[in-house]
Amino acid sequence: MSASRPTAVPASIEGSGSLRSLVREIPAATVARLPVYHRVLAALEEAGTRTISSEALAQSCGVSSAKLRKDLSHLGSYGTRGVGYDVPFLTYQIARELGLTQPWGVVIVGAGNLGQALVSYRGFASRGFRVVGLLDIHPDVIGRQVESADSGLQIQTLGDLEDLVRSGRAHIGVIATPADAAQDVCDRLVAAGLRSILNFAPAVLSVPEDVELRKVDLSVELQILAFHEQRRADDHHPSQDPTSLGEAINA
Amino acid sequence: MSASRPTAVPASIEGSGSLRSLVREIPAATVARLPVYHRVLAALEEAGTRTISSEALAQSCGVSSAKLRKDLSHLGSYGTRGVGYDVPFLTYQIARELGLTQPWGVVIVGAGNLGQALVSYRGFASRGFRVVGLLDIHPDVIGRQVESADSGLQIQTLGDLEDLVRSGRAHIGVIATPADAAQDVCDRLVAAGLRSILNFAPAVLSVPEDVELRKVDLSVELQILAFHEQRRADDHHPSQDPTSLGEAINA
DNA sequence: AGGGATTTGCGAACGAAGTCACAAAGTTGA
DNA sequence: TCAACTTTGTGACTTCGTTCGCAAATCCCT
Repeated sequence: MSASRPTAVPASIEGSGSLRSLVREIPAATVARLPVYHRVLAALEEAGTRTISSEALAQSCGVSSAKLRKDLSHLGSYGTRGVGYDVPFLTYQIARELGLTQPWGVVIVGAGNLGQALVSYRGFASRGFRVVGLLDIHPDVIGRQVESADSGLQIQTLGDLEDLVRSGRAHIGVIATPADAAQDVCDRLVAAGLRSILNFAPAVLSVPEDVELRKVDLSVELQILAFHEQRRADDHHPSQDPTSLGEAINA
Repeated sequence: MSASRPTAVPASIEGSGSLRSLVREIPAATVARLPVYHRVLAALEEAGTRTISSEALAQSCGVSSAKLRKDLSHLGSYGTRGVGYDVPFLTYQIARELGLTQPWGVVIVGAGNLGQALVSYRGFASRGFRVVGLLDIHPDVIGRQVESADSGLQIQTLGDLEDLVRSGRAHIGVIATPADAAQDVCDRLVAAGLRSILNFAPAVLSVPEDVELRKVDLSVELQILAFHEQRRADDHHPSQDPTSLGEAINA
């Protein structure tokens, strides 16, 4: 494990000067799985496991071992043939890649049921995330104290957003408002300077292309489940309902 | 669209007799977008829009028009060339495909902050989903009343699960417990007969292959955002930190 | 009725992600 | 030291998903 990197690395080593040009691009699908690998590895490390094979780790992560190895190969050659991966070392490498070696401040907008549940969510603070603000516009909730995972937290006005971002305390914005307020809030988060946003509102949001927007949509997930649940029902009790039969045939 | 289907379709047309063999398979990626299309269309219908082009609808849904048209083409030829799509008709077709024309009962396990927030979540009940049970094992919360989106709801014991499923009231299970309880709860949901499960716990769960398991993982989403946030930081202030530089080069 | 303007449906080309399978690199034990 | 065994890293292939581009269908205007 020294000069053995035949991987596709951009030609110039000191070329454009930026580290980015040197660091290989990691496929989005891989990035989405790294957090799971990290979580499982951290638990293994906690339990005192020193070494693990791709096969065993893959099992614990619910993926195939080939996929796991290919994913890890995008980060570098961190395994040892015939042995497997060093658990603490790999855990650290993934943490570093994900940016978990430094703490990130999260500001949550919307102090309704969801917003408050998020604040008190364990595992939020667990991996280096800290809620640095819970904002709302509703005047009569401003100032109310909310139980946080670490300390407590007081609901602030949305006007405090700019300060949180400019002072470098907030890095990630979370939208936990009703759908109709989501785009406005999103625009304010972007205007305040945030470039990473997580949206819980059931709304399609648009952002400038340099902003990373992700969404968590409960009702979408339920509807996907409903789709499969219905298909199962159709399979087991094929409906003779003329509507669906007719439409399925002629269309 | 009658004999013009070069797609991979099981050989037998009247083969197994099931409608399923006739109904085209819908790609998973398409299914995942249908709920968004449906939501936007429902809003358009509400607003009185009669007809819409793929271009305009795609814009509102945040996808490309080509993707939208291909997605819709998997359901059938529901558009009119030179005109666009009939909003109420298309809304209904998607609703039917997703199984939203019938109500689905949802049972939530775990009455902590998240579980309770889910119960009172608007938009839960909005698209034909109804929370029919909120279960927990913790003895001192059993019986407590919780504000629901529609009526109220009393926290029940996990033991009431089997009854909810067998009586046909519950179709979808939601896991809102801490990570360490998730697999046990999941096993009980499956044993009780549920085949559609949504997991909010930060844990990798394993289920029989005929069970549809989906997950919503807040900390994974945050970590993906952190990854991008960090890359941005690297790009703008290329670190000369010997640690990361050294590891990036030799590994 | 006919020509020009729209807009769908979809084949074909492309690209991203996942799987397979095996050489290379390492370990272990005699 | 060497042979048998283990396990990674990765090229080749397959599958899935997206984009492109255009013929076919429909509308609208004259």
